[in-house]
Amino acid sequence: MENLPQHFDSVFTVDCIIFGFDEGELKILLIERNEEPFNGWFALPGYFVEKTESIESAAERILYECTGLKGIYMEQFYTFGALERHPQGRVITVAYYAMIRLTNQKDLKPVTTFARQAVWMPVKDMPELAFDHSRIFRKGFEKIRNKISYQPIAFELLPEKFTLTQLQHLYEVILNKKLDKRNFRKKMLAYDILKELDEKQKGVSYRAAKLYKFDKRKYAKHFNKELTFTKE
Amino acid sequence: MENLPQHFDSVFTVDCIIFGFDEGELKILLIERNEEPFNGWFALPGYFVEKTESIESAAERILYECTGLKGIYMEQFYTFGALERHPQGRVITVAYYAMIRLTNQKDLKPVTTFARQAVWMPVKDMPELAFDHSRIFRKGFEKIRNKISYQPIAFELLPEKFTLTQLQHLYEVILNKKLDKRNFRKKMLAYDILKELDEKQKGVSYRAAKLYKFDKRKYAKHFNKELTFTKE
DNA sequence: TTGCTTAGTGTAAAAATTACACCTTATATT
DNA sequence: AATATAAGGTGTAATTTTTACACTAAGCAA
Repeated sequence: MENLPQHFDSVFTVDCIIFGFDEGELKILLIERNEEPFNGWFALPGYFVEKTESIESAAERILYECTGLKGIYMEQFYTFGALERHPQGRVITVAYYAMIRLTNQKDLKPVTTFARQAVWMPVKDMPELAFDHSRIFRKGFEKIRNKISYQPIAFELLPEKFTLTQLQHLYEVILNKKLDKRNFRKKMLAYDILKELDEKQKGVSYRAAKLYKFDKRKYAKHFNKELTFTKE
Repeated sequence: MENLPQHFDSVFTVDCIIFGFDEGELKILLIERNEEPFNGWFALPGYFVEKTESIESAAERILYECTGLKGIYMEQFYTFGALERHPQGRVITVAYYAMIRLTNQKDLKPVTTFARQAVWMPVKDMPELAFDHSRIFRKGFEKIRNKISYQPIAFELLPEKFTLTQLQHLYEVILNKKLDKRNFRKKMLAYDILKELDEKQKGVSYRAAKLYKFDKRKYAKHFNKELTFTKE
């Protein structure tokens, strides 16, 4: 049997959009590039995929190298391959996104030289990014905004225990619109995927709200899925 | 400025799921392979992407080479890159789908040697396909089934003029369930994207039904989109 | 005690979805 | 011409889902 035709080989990469929610703001992870082209520009965490790894594991490895974050499950959403997206030739990139809980993951340490640093950037302050990463980001953001309207996937962004008001704020930030408090609660509780705890919010100077937890088992029942982020 | 790091190069391909609707059946285009591996097996139309073309244009070119069909707009839906999907090494494939009108496109002539022939295969008779193409097909089919439930995208499959019953049959075949005639019509007409013609079905041995046309302009208004298949 | 701030709650109207059955019309058959 | 056949075409009531909307309760701070 012949070998694969090597002359077709193309350069390809993965790029990751990692969402976080902190201080009431939606943020994403960016790296400051330390390589030409676009040296010094902000970019999505991403790099070249090796020949010997699957795309998924490449995404996980590269995210770790860029930021020090480990074991983040990401969902693929689109593959970009326009001729002009890289100044030195056609580079195909497979884009992933994930939502993560920021608690204890705020300190980012790149384990590589191609990223000078990694930062949490509020979505509302996003600068122009290297390559076509701004476009990739817009497409990914649209995707989760769309997805969240028919599937409650946002729990990954909150601390383990959260109040309904926190959850509502998160939705409002992602959907970019105000929601009605009573209707939001009614709907959310109707999903029956939250577990009400015997515990209250602490350290607030007003009436403390009940805390809730996301209940994976109930979620799986309702949506016929194991996890918030679905495997292929 | 340095060049792109060539040692990362990967082999990659596109594969296409082309849906057609004929004789009340949903069909897809398959080719019979004329190359190792999987010589003689059925496979999705697909081949290697050149270094100098975008993925989209590669998809269009390759579909033409496999089948003789030209100018089909396809929508990308997923990229597969598991290590074991090709026996000779990691091959990444970007998968696309499209729905096309079968009228006058039933004769397929491959313009290449890697496909022995192209055929319209009823979805219900699908054989096991080469590589992981069966899995790719299942994922693509699920995608359109899902999409059609919230966006009327199936008109591309019908002849230009069609009856509501034909449209309903198509929906039933894709969704794999019976629909209520009155409710289906009510909903379809409520979308306000069909144009009722002053013309009736011909050559039937029973009462002829009114013919309708898909109205692109109205569709664009309602869904804020130019076409049935959406550009990125 | 009072004031401040957020928590928490219900109901009515409107809209969308579902369930359901019969008469009409064109053709083919006798 | 009459009849049989087969699909076309239509409306309404019940149910469910979604929306709009405002006040009292609780906890903390001064």
